Amino acid sequence: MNSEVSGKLQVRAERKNRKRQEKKDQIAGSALKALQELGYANTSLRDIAEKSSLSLGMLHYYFEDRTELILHCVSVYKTAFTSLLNETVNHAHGREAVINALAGALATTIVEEASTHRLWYDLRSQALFDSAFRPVVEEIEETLIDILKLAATRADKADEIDASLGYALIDGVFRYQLQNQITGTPRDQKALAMEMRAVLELFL
Amino acid sequence: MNSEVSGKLQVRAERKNRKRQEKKDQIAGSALKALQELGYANTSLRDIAEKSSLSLGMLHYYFEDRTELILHCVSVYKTAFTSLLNETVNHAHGREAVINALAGALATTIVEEASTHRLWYDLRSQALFDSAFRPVVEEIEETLIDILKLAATRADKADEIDASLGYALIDGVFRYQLQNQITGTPRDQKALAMEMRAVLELFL
DNA sequence: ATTTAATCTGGACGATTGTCCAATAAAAGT
DNA sequence: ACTTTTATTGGACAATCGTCCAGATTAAAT
Repeated sequence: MNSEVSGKLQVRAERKNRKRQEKKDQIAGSALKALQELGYANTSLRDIAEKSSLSLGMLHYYFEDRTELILHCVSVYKTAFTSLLNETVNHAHGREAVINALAGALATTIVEEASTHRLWYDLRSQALFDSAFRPVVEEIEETLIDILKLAATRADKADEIDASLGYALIDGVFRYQLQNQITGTPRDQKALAMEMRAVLELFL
Repeated sequence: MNSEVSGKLQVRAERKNRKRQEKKDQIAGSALKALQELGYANTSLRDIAEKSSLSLGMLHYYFEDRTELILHCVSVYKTAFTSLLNETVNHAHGREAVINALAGALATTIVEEASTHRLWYDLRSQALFDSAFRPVVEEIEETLIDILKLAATRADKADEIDASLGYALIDGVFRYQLQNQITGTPRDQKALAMEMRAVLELFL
């Protein structure tokens, strides 16, 4: 009986935590929109509260401080982006298909979610100064490197590849494309995909 | 005689401007040190003033506002870095030498001037949000692309290269190396140079 | 030597920041 | 129905921010 009671309490506590966690995710999702627009340096908690129709106190109720909130935002970004890439790679068979699918997905996300990615680059730069951001940045990059390894496997690549180096190269091009998309002359998805395909063929 | 007088005045005004310009450069050089440590988002004018032993009013006397000061800092960075690379490339003859010299110089500057470069990446990310930073970022990247073209020429590269794409790839690796140097396990100059050499051989 | 201009100081200013809390409303548990 | 816990509000708070300026100091010009 004692175990039944403690079991009830446990279930209750878990449900409470899950609810709270979902609310945190939802808030982070809203906050993401404000951060995407203004960037890390110029987004205050009031900006986030306004653009999310939340009170300032709410943010503090769910998040210890500004840093924790922003870190949670990065996690939300990570989940969405890496699972997109993972599915893309997992649904392609053979070298040609993997390269095309990956290049296509990267090009599409540049066109459609440009301002989400620019926030990623902003926060990744922050991590160079603030160690609080480093674990989450490292985790995301490790996941991306793993995806690249997976891509190599599914592309029937025989010998091992230097996935870290590959990530660095691809990221360089991805970022440059993103920058041109935002600050320069935007190109259509097809052109971006073609360029990315050429880069991917160096590795896969 | 009238022209003599106006000539004198002109000389005087020019000397004044030159002096002021030199002072601005000197201040920007000091400010660079503060910015390198704390990053764009977390460096206040007071931080800069303290670390440079300057009064707050001085900064305002020479620079309209915070943005102008920081932009001037980027210019100082640009001059130093691009002229280093330019000389490096210009003193090398033939493909092997150009690749070795460039890879070596990039690796050395990562080891020795890591925190200067991380500020560059910080401000370049800022440019994705704040258009005030875009012209100077664009100018620097154009210069770097030109240096890559020059390197191709001096490496006796027959056919034209896509220097923009090459820049993106090299930058990706350079940034990744820098990040590992700062937030991960630092490597020695030789290891960095070797990796960079492999990347450069893809293009030159 | 005197006037004019440039340089520099130290601090004031209003605005904005992150953080926190007392009070209220809503939900959950009994 | 009542109590307890959770959620939410709106604003207070001290700290910090960029900007600006009156006045002192120094250099330049006459």
